[in-house]
Amino acid sequence: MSVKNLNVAKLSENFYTRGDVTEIALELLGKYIITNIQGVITSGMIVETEAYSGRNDRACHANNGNRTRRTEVMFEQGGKVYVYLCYGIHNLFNVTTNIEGFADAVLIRAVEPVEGIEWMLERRKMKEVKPNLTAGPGLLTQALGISREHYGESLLGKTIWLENRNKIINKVDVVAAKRIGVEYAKEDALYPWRFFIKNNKWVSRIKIK
DNA sequence: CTAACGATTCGCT
DNA sequence: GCGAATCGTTAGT
Repeated sequence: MSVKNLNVAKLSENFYTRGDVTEIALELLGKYIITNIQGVITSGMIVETEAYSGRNDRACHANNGNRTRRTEVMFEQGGKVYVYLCYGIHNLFNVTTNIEGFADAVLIRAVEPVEGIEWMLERRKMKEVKPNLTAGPGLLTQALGISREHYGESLLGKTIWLENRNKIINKVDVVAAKRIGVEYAKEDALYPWRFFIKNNKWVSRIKIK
């Protein structure tokens, strides 16, 4: 048995194929995302997520069977990478969940930098470590080197994956709030499906309107 | 083919 | 706090 890996486990298929996307979004807090982009390894601890349901959720791109080239991957079995371009500028990273035909996903909104911080600084063209390195959905993808090239890849592979490193997040330190920037979803925008770690400085700064 | 619109971020005030 | 940036996706002609 490898001692070094005793407390580290890549999240497996049965983590992603479960049916309760809000529960998964909550459980992803404190998990780690690791990328190996052409041999460059960077990682971060997830501190903010949002759940999107393929059924009865007008905020979800794949809502109620809206199957298009962009949303196709969400209809596959969970455990895949869904990256899309937002506002013509930013790549947003989601992990797909649920079984084939059920198009659920979790948007990763913020991570706390862990490994490869020098590479993250370079990718973000920054000189010092501060929250806008990775505290936002369009920022962490830059820092971790994730883009639409990775659309559809398996999270069980060797490029992008998640790990459980036995970090415990106490439920009392988690906040559930409504999701950001989805007002077009009408009443569905009010669901408390955004989860973040209370008082964590790596949670995204949200725009006040 | 055309046009409207983002699951956001940054710089300037 | 406010508005610009910027382009793929989508739905409609």
